[in-house]
Amino acid sequence: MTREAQIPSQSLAAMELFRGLPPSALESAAACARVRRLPKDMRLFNQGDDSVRAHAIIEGGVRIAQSGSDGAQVVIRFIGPAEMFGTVALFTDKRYPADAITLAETLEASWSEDELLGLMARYPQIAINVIRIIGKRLQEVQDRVRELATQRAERRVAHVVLRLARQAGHSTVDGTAIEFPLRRKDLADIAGTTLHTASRILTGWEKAGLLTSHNQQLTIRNTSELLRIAENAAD
Amino acid sequence: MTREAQIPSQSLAAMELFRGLPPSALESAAACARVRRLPKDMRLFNQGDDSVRAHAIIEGGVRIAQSGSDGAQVVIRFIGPAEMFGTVALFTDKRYPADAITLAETLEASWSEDELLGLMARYPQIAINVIRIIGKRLQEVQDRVRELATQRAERRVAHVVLRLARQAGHSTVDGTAIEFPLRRKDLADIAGTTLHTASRILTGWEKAGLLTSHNQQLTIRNTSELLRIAENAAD
DNA sequence: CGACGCGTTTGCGCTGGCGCAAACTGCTCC
DNA sequence: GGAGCAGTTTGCGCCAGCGCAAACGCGTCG
Repeated sequence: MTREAQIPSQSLAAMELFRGLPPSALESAAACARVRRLPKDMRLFNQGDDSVRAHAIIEGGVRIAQSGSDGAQVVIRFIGPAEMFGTVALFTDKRYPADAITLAETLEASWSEDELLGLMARYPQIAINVIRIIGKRLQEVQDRVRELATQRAERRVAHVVLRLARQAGHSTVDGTAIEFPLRRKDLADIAGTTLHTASRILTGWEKAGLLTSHNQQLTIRNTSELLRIAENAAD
Repeated sequence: MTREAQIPSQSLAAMELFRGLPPSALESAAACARVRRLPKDMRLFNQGDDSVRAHAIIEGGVRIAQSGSDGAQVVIRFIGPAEMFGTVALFTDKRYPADAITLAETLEASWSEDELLGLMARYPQIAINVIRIIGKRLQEVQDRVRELATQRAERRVAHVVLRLARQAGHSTVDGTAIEFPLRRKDLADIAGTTLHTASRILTGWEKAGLLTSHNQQLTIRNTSELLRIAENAAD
């Protein structure tokens, strides 16, 4: 496990974190990146850990989950290819605010604090990119707050499914398939409901032909109807 | 109204946005700031507006609220003295993601996009500060997501009240008073419940002597008991 | 191939708190 | 000082969805 891999300089170009940078910058970043191939279900870090590196996904994905002082847990988000994560901690209290666990076999790159700050000093655009990425996530999380506060469980689950499809969807003959394995529990934790309610809702949709679900593999067959459920203000 | 005011160079020093900067930087920032004194209940900007400046509060406060495509509304946060807001939009789609309305008479400073970017170019620490501030808010919003998803209304309201006390609390003989006027509706919108439920809970606490509430002015008398309500995992 | 275990489905009862509606309080402005 | 209004309190009925519990696939491993 966690064996080192070769540096994929140009796969960094796809990442929003390095957008707008000259090739030389990408090479510098690639040169000091630590790249690892990780097995499924591996914990990259735990909430409260204080080592802190900046991470990014090249292939595969991770689940970012947060738990409170009581045991309660929510999934903050899923990170897919070309997305960064764990970076905010560098600038606040140097402690990861959540757990990160691989959803499948994953290729991950990471940088130490010194390396990232060095890169940012040489290429200030990276700092701007971080602000943009974090800002976008802030808005997304705020949208989730509004949804949790004002919408019914079914609408929230619809939003979650559509958001995941947009983020990690993959077109197939049957419809839009979501790349990584998704348990009902994950869906529930991200939509802010219980495993049971999520299961009932999904089963309902499956019977109505809106989507299929087999072996933690979701495929959306009728996006527009799901959209209607997600957006319909009535009910 | 909205008359110009004198530049308060050293009041910028208290702001996290300008932390770690040399006095010359503060003077530059003060020099290009637009400072205005605003009446109560004035809208600084609306969700979707695309002018976009970076704002900060010197005295007073604003309520940042977001509404969805349906009419539903939540209060994102209250901004008090020395806090910045509306800055993220500069780096994303140049549109304010929410409304901002003054809670009381307020002294506000703001910078145009060019001015802020210019300051950031000369003093990169400002960019780092922005990342730290936004990162902290991201964590706070994520905490709210967890609370909304897993906790009962009473615990959430307790958290909100304590958070506000920490953010804008002011010690008096009677206890900790919250500076700006707080309607039950605001409390409800921030805690993700209804005006009615929030009212019932507050009235209950007032009867139990945990706090007093008069004329939208909250004073906390028994912080530790509120903390117990907020943290107690049971129930 | 049978047993174990993880994830899922489904039934049933209970309740927190939402929705509606009406009365009340205390400023503010004429 | 009294009319009007913004904000608040309170009663009552109802239902979404949580909690508990049990059964059911389906893949995995000895």
